[in-house]
Amino acid sequence: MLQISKKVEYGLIAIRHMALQTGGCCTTAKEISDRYQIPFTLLAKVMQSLSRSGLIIPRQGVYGGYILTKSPANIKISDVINAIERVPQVALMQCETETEDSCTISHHCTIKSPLLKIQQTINNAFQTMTLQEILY
Amino acid sequence: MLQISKKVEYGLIAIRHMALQTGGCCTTAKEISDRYQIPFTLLAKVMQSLSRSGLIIPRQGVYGGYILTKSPANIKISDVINAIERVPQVALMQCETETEDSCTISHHCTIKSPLLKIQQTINNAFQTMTLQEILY
DNA sequence: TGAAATCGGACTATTTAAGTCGTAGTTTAA
DNA sequence: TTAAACTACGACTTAAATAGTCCGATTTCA
Repeated sequence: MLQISKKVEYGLIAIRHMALQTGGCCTTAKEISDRYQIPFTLLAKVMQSLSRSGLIIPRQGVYGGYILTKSPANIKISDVINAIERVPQVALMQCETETEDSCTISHHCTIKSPLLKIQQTINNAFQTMTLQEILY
Repeated sequence: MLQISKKVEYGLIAIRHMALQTGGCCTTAKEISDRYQIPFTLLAKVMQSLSRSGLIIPRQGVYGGYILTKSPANIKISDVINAIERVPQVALMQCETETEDSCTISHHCTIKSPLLKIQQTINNAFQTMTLQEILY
């Protein structure tokens, strides 16, 4: 529990790698998977997620790859998480991800709102920290 | 991801419930499971975990139940989490829970230590917040 | 045209979470 | 002393999420 998934981990590694690239146009998924020993097909999926969210731009064909669209300082950790994870927001309590009446104990559960404080703290941490901070 | 598990949720509810009890000696698992519609057998397991960690004391037999050993202000959220979850500390990166050489990318992985900052923030949130804060 | 790249969906396997079941042990009151 | 009302504990099942694979298609460029 409370662990970052492999996909997010791979995504962070990939974007960090791209941010450190100086010359050249594109970074390929293969390049990253080789460098960090990440399963290629899985990384490819992650890259697709990052593309869909606009963090990177894909370029197909020979000499293709991916291009980082922002500077590391402008990419929040939460951007990467949200691009990859299925649950859009960083939800701490499961209640938060469901409709009110789908929670069978919603009328009993009295710990929701207080725990939101913790969630807020975590959300804040991910939204405050940028890729810049994990470069070196 | 980054969600508190049902077990921890149930544990928090249970301890909070006990803290709010004024009279009487013991609170039974059945009482709590009825009140909050929590599966009894599962809650019983959670209570056992809480017992083993010393947060509550079990009392068997008729009129048995559990007794809270500390005041809510002296119970940290992390106490409850650690009592219930298998991973002792709130680990953010999976690397942290494994030995160095079991991580196949440890010599490539360069994002570990920076992300520890986030983990520290989360740890801190759970260690700072007490049960007192979720009573009302 | 062919090699090298992404794209996307379906698929499988593994792991974790959630919940159940059965049996044993303890205490107390009638 | 026996039945009721509890906890204790491990094995088990089920459900869901994660991790990873596979394949056919598309794009690009030499």
